[in-house]
Amino acid sequence: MSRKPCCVGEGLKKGAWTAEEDKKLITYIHDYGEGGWRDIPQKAGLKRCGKSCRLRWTNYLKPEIKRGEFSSEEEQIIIMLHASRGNKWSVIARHLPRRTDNEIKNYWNTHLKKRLIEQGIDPVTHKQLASSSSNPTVTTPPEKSHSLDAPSLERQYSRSISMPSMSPDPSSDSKISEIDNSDGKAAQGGSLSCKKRFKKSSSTSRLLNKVAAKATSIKEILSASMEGNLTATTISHSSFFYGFPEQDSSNASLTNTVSEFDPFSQSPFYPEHEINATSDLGIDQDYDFSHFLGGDNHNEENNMNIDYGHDLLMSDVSQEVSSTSVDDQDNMIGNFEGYSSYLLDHADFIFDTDSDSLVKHFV
DNA sequence: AACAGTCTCAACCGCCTCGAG
DNA sequence: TCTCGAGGCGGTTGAGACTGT
Repeated sequence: MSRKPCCVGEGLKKGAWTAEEDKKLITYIHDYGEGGWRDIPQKAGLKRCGKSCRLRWTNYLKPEIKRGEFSSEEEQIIIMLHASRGNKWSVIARHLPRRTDNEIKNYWNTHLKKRLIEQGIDPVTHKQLASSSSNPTVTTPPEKSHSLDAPSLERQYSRSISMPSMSPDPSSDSKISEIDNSDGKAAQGGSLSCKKRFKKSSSTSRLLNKVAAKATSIKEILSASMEGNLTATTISHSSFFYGFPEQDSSNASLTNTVSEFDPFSQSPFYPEHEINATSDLGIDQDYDFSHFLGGDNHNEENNMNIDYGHDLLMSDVSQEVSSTSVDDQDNMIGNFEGYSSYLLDHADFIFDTDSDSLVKHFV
C-alpha cells in the first residue's frame, strides 16, 4: 500500500509533445519495453505523467500504428461495429489492425457521424432519422440501439458509405518523420487533411489504391482479431466471391486456382468453410454490402468495396480465438496472405474509362 | 494579405475495473 | 474484505491547420 499516485507532482509538463520528448520515450521503451508507466518518466528523463507517456506511446509513437486515410473497408467495419456495439472504441479498435481507439473515435466524430447524418441515418441508433424517412420508425431506447439485426441494418444503409480511399501513407512507419523539428512542436495532424488528400487523388489512383488496400486488409483483419485474443472474425468463405461477379464457377481451371489459396480450406476448425459465423447481429449468412453501394448502379468500383465478407461483426462472447492452435492460426493467416498475393499476381485491374471503373481480369 | 470561421486530432480529464497488498 | 494505485476507457478540449471571403 505504498504506491505513489501517478499524475501528481510539481513541474509536470502538459500539452503537445516535442520531438525531443518523443525520442526519449521511444528510446526508453525500445531499451526496456512497455509497462511500468509510473516509473517511465523519471527513468526516461521526462517531465511527464506516466499516463501521458502511455497515451503518447499507444496512440502515436507505437511503431505498428497505421496512420493516414481510412480505407472504405475500415469505414464499413467501423460503422457496422458501431451499430452493434456503440461507442466501444477499444472493442472496435481490436478488430481494425494497427488503428488506435483514439483515432477511430476521432474519425467517427469528424467524418462518419456526419456522413450518416447527411444520409438521413441517426449515428446513434443507426436508424433512419424521422425527418428524412417516409416511413418513420419508432425511436429505439439507447440500450437497444446497438443491437440491430442484419435486415434492419441492411434497410438503413441504402446508399454508399464509401468514400474514395487512399492506401496508407508510405511514410507512416516513421513517426519521427511526422514531427516538425523546426519549432520542436509536434506537427498537427501528421498527414494531409481528408479534403486535401482527395483533391490530390485521381479517380484511377483512388481505385488502384483500393485494390492495394483490399489485398492487405483481409490478412490484417484476421491477424488483428487473433492478436487481440478476443474473438474469431466472422468472415464467411463465400463472401470472398461476392465481390468478384465475373469469377465464373463454371471455369474449372480458375476455380481450382482460387481454391488453392482458399484461406479456409485447410482449417479443420472451421467446417463448412465458415469462420465462427456467430455475430452480434444474429446473422449467419453473408452480409451483402451491395445494398450500401447505391441503387442500381452496382458497377465494378462499387463491387471493389464489398469483396470480402462484412459480416465480421464479431462477438466478444463467442468463440475465443485462443481455442485454436498457433499452427492453425498461422496457417490461416498464411492462406490469407497467399490469397491476397494471388489477387495482385494473377488479376489485372484495368481501368475502363467508359464506365469509370476498374475491370478485373484473371490471367 | 488579412481576417474570421471551421475543421481536425493529439492530448487531457475523470471515471471505471482489476488486482496487489 | 477492504483500500488504493495502475492501467484502460470514453468524452471533451483547444491549438493549429485549413478554407472562404
